[in-house]
Amino acid sequence: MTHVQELPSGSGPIPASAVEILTQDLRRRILSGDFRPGEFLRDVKMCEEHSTSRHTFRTAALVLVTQGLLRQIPNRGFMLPEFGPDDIVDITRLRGAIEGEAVRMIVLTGVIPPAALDAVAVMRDPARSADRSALVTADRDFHRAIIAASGSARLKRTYSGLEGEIELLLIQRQGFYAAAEDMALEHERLIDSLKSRHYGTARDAFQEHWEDLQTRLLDQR
Amino acid sequence: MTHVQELPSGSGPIPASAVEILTQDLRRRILSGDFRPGEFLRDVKMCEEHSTSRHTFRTAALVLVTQGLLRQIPNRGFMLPEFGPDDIVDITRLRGAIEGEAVRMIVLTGVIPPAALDAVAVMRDPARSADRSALVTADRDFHRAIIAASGSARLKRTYSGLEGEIELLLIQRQGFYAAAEDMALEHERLIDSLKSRHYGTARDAFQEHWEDLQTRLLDQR
DNA sequence: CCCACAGATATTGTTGGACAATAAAGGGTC
DNA sequence: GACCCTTTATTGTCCAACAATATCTGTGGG
Repeated sequence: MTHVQELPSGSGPIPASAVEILTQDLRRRILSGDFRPGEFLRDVKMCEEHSTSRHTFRTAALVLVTQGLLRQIPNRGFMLPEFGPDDIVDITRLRGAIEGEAVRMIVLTGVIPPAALDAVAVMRDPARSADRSALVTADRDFHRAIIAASGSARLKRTYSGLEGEIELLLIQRQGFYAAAEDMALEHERLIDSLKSRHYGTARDAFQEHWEDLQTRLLDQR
Repeated sequence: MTHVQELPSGSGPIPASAVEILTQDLRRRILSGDFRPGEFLRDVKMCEEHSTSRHTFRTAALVLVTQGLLRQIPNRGFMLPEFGPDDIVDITRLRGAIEGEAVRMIVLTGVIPPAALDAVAVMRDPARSADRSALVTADRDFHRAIIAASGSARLKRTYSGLEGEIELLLIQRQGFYAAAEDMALEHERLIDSLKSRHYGTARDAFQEHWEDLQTRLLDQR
């Protein structure tokens, strides 16, 4: 079983490199709560579990460090970050800057991204919104669609890094939404604010949305 | 000369890892125009010139990829990016979002970062502003100070990534400022706008500043 | 002439094994 | 219990190797 690298037969559109694959895998594991905050990712263990060499693990981990999903402690290894109140307001601030710019573009062009509407539909549908993880996914898809609609590669790149941190935060502090219905309602309000095609209105609505999430996260524990 | 790793005796406050050192070195080389746009960084050559192993080079290069200073072409290696008009407006857009948020914080607190004033002083001083590279540095320091004043770790992190791309752009398209005096004048205007402690005023001033730079860059060639 | 196609050559991406340096864990003494 | 020494584990780095892919070269046909 040496050097045998199975290609993703019919699934993957991109035959990505081993480092990219591992980066994605680790990302998934981290965001699914496989590790506790403050836990170290021992590389021998990781290499066994993902059957890669220590070098590839190390490289992938470093990429995740640049995205804020891991922290490197010199001579101690790679650790899952623990978020404090400062991190929460900091993340909210950057998020506001990024998503605010995307909102500005959407208002300018007047095109509401269909994927955002789809995400709201999921929140509205009791059958699909029963699963909590489906809600998290829907929320992620909504905001990702907003960013994508900006048409800016760098905005997207920056947000995708931040997105990881946001999700990790939501994982570490669960129960951020009382009910699926509230979530749907709030996001419908955001859509409406975009339809107004008035930047001030939209910006205020989104601002309130972020700050709501922030206070909810801060109130927890 | 194997495994001998000279520690920075009295200079470095942080005995950084080899990857960090190499990342910084490569960054410097890239930003000093050592490589042409589109040029590939062959790893054997790089390893010789920096006397490191191929792994460390590869890891460092990948970090630079995440910062937009290099691009990885599968099975071709790491290439210096070539910026087109799209990239210029895209960079300007993200920059506006990031720096705009920092400006908002500064206006809120009312504290003008001293480092920004220092940078303007350099532009004003004919002796120091004679050297073109000193001007570039002063401009970088000015805007870096603005970001730092926001007090947000993530804003800083994001901007430092973007900063590299901006500098590289300035390297690839030189002569963006007609004279040092114009530069000083424009930045003094920015300082004044901050002193007004009115977000709309400051935001407009900065917005104009970025857009000026954008059009100057776009007009070139 | 130049296009295509074969082999030779170079370069990348990944792996395994090795080792120094540092941190963490025992273990004994006072 | 606090301190020092030894042992162990883990990290960070290097070297050497190899498969896969890309590039170069030369040769023959149209």
